[in-house]
Amino acid sequence: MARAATTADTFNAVAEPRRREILDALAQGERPVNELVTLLGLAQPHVSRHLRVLREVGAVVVRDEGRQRLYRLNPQALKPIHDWVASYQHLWEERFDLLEDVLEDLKEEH
Amino acid sequence: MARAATTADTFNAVAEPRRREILDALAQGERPVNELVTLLGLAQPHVSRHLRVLREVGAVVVRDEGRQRLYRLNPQALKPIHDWVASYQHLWEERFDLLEDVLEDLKEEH
DNA sequence: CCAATGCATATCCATATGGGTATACAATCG
DNA sequence: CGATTGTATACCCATATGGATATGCATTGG
Repeated sequence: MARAATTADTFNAVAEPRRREILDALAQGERPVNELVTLLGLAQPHVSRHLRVLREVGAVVVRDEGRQRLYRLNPQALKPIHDWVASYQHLWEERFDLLEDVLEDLKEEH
Repeated sequence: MARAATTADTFNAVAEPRRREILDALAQGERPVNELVTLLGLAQPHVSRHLRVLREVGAVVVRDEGRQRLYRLNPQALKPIHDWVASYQHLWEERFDLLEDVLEDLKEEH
């Protein structure tokens, strides 16, 4: 078995830096493919394929507008990732918690 | 060029579900490889290799204890992921913000 | 109606993957 | 010291990748 498909889930889709760039660009608002091509400095077919991956995991949605295709971000798709990392957040912030505890103890001693 | 190495960064390392399982297990505390093997139901060599990937991106640290190797989580490594998704959080929560605005407007009208 | 524009898809290629299995190495036990 | 336990590494394989490039298709403009 090879590595899981990039379209397997948002985690895989977003592991690719270019795709994160695309999402970052779309965070500003809806954009046609051509604009993303210019922004990323990638060949158009590549951008189209990255967009396809993002579409398949639901991270973006398309809308036809004449001969253009406008892509829009679907932020909800990122929520699972957020939920997962968020459960670790207290761990890397623990030091501050510990510091607070120490300060609390010091206060009580006086 | 093929897909980026899983050891390229934490995003890639964590795209693999088994590796997320490993991190989840380590969130409970330090564990020897064998324990992870049992927990994940994977072959030992696979677990060792997943651990290696996680080590290379700094998501875990090892400590030798006799003939065991105790792995420990390094939560800091997940911060970049958190920071990235967090910047999108307001977007999927926007609906609530909008709702609040509407409610605010209604209040002011009365 | 034909040309041009905007995208998507199809190939070709080198590469890294994750699973399977065998094996090497280190530490401990008797 | 030899056997056992706990891990890491070495291979073999099928698969999907991302980049490159060519091409197909639809919409619009002259």
